[in-house]
Amino acid sequence: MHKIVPNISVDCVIFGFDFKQLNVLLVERKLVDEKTGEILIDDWTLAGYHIFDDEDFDTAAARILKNLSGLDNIYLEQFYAFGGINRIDNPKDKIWVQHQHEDFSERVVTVGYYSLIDNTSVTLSLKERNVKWFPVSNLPELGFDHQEILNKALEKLRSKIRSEPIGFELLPEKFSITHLQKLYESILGTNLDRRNFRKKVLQMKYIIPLDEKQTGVKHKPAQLFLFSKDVYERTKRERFDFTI
Amino acid sequence: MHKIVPNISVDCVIFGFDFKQLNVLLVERKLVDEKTGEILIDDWTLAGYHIFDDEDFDTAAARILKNLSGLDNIYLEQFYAFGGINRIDNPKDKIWVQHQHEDFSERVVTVGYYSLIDNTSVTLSLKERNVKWFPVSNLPELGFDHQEILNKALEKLRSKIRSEPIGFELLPEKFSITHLQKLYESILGTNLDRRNFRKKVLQMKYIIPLDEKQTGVKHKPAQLFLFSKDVYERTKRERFDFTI
DNA sequence: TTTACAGTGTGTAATAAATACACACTAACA
DNA sequence: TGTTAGTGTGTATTTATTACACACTGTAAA
Repeated sequence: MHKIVPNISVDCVIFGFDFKQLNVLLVERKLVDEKTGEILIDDWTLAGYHIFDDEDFDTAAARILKNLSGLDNIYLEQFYAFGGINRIDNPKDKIWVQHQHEDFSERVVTVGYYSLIDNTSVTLSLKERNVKWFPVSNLPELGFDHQEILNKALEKLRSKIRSEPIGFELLPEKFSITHLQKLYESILGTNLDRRNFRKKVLQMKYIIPLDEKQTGVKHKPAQLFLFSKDVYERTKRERFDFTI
Repeated sequence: MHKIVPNISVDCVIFGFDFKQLNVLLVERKLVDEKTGEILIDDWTLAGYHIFDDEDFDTAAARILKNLSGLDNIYLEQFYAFGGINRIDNPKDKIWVQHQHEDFSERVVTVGYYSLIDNTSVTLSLKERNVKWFPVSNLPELGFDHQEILNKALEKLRSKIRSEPIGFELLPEKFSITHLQKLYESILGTNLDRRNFRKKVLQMKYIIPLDEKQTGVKHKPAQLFLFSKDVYERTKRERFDFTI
């Protein structure tokens, strides 16, 4: 059986995109006093858990993601480790940890991962805990230091997406240029010119036009495209700049 | 007294620049069998140590750096955490850990920091261990997984220096444009055109020309410049791109 | 005092990329 | 058949990037 490493955990910032905004998947942390019925805690946290003694960080992150979403083979990127000595000093956090029958005398450090998934194609396998997507622009109260972790994840994602083609992980396999543009706009928090964006994107050889159009929309359907990781890998040596 | 956290450490990749190449500070790991005189281990490692239970990662990294170099207030950036389950599985590593009277039954995870210092102005406070600068292009054999850690540090440094003005941390306060160019060339592994580099750099308002020249050189002395973090912070909102 | 040396400092033309901007088209639906 | 919502397209201007060669200056050695 796996043995838990008591002072090391992994937390996953799970980003999703629904063609409108960037979202984060959060887990509800609710605790009601059994006698009085008083609500002791009611807030949200990132998905996270201790690592096992026989797994490395990447494996732990993949496990946590799989447990929550049922998904395998998802883009995961380690972005920062958090080791503040007062990480769980908040009274609510102490109550929660105690209730989980865990030891909070020792500081727990956590390694942060963000993952990118297309949240239009995911049905959450809700288990005993309540799990929900929230737009990053409108988050609920977060437990532990998870707001700080989320902020850092966003910062790193913003920086990474400017120089590497990871945005496609948030889109379905076939997407329109407008989808891609919306994605960049919501991650970077900017507005981009549609014609200039198209011009830039269409000269990237690894964004491959399909003979296929959107369906189910009540307006002129857009042409669909594919991202070819393969072509990207082959051509990136020549020159790469994803600055937008 | 500080209590050591047995399964968590911090390793520092200390980069320095001597106007010619990028260097890394390494610590010799030498162990001789007292009876036979046989050399059991003779290689090099990064500077690293366990964290204490009352310090966070940043503090631990600063402490390690201070112990080794005597320097305070040095640029330090956390770049990655390493948690492979076989991190110290190599026989040499086991012998070493055992000799240090530490426990190697448990996996030790480490948080990597890189620091940037001007190695022309540092005299190393050699203590009981041998400490030496090595050019990154010509490294000795490294213990543990420190080659992997160093590679990652370099990769992150290369990426970061393209978008943030951290290179100045590796130069003395007053530097010439050629120094700056050599620095970029040795970190990025490229050759840059001197005239174009000057043109680009001189239009950055936060690189401030001084009424001062190099001394002690046997050729025409170059004009010296200053990096103003202040001006940079004030103007970066307007536009920033350090791509070279 | 002259010369060799090593590295500094400078300009321009050509190409490529970024920006700003407006209108006609198409499918779906009422 | 008209309305709606979003698609698809081109050009001129400005800005950045690239490629490239020669005269100058201070030091040191002859």
